[in-house]
Amino acid sequence: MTPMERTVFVVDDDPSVLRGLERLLRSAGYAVEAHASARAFLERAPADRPGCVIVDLRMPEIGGLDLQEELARRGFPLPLIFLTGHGDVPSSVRAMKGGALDFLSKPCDDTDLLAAVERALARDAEARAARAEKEAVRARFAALTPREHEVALLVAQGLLNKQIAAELGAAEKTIKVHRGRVMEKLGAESLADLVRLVDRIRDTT
Amino acid sequence: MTPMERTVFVVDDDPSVLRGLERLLRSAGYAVEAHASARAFLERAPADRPGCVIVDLRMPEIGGLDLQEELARRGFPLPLIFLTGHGDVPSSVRAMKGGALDFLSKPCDDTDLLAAVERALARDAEARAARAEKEAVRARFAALTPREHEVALLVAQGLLNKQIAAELGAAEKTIKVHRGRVMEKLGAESLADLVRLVDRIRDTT
DNA sequence: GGCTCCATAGGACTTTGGTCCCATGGCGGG
DNA sequence: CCCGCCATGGGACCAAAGTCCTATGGAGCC
Repeated sequence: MTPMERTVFVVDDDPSVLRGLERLLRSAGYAVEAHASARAFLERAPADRPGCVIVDLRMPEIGGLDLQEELARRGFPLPLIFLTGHGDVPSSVRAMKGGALDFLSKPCDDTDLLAAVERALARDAEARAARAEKEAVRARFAALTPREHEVALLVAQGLLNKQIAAELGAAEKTIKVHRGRVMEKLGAESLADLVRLVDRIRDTT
Repeated sequence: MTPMERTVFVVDDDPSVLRGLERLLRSAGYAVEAHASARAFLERAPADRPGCVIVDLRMPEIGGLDLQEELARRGFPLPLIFLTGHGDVPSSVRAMKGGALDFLSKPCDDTDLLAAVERALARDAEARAARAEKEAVRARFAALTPREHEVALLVAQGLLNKQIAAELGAAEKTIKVHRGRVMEKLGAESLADLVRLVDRIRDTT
């Protein structure tokens, strides 16, 4: 939530490009973390700092597209901006299909690059907010006991207490107790709230 | 809802390409509608038939990207597949950013094209189903009287009947009547149902 | 062996929600 | 001018949900 410094990760095997980008980005006020290879980047797992990644398409060993795939596999959330000297159409299409934010060709206008970075950071902030929100809901659900969890789901399905009782083989009274605790623990003030909370974790899980 | 025949619209200024594509697609079992220019395609507004569009990038007057923009402006929903002989990276990126489903280069493998068409049709079917669902909900809401509509929103916000009554300056009894009719007209069997229905129109509007 | 947490549940109410029947008054159309 | 729809609401209930207080029995923990 605190606006922890936004970091632009740069991955390029060409040292001069790397330094140039770093200089440009720093002078634009961003924190920069430069890596000379995808492997180096992957190893220093960028934890979960807010930011984005600028990645070269062609690199020895692990190329930009491979990196993109690997990051997707790991559930790594930062937006990717591809930057390449000899980009071809199929690569750019593959990158964009893979969710890349942009695909720029070197040499590229500093303004374009910085604009892309801003868009990427904005997208990251959005995605981050959405994730945080879902995580908060998830945390509240974690406070439920197994039974309460079951009851929460059935309540959100619109079942009556007596139906839930039948379903779970318990007395209606017991369901009322669980239900009351569910509302309390989830901080739901109304059934409408509960339904929305339940739906929100279901979408994510 | 009925699987009205899915149509592949082809827009290309090169007659031989146009004929070739038409033949290929027909032999693959698709209904095809070929147009020699973006303008021709736009004029015979393809109503709302299910399908997808294959469009050439470079065409005189209105190019593929222009067409994409115009279609977006009109809220035209079919997925676009770009097909081009001399595609460049910036164009492909722009197309993909604009929501294109794919961007293929001529000459391209028939298999690749047909696969892209299948994906496009699948995406269209999905989007179509989502739209139909939302439209159905919207239609049910249209059956509500103004007062019922207000009540529906407030109920979905989790307000008690008495709170709604205060809000609207009516007796609780009256709210109960409206509320009952709302549930009936919307076909909601429980408050949970109602909340979900209301949320669904709110997302769309 | 207490302690806490969980699940269970009864008793005794109160508050809400929902349903029937009935009634009034305005408004727009035939 | 009468009919239908809309909004309004009273009376009488019934059903469902929520709230206190109380209590039991098992599981896991220090």
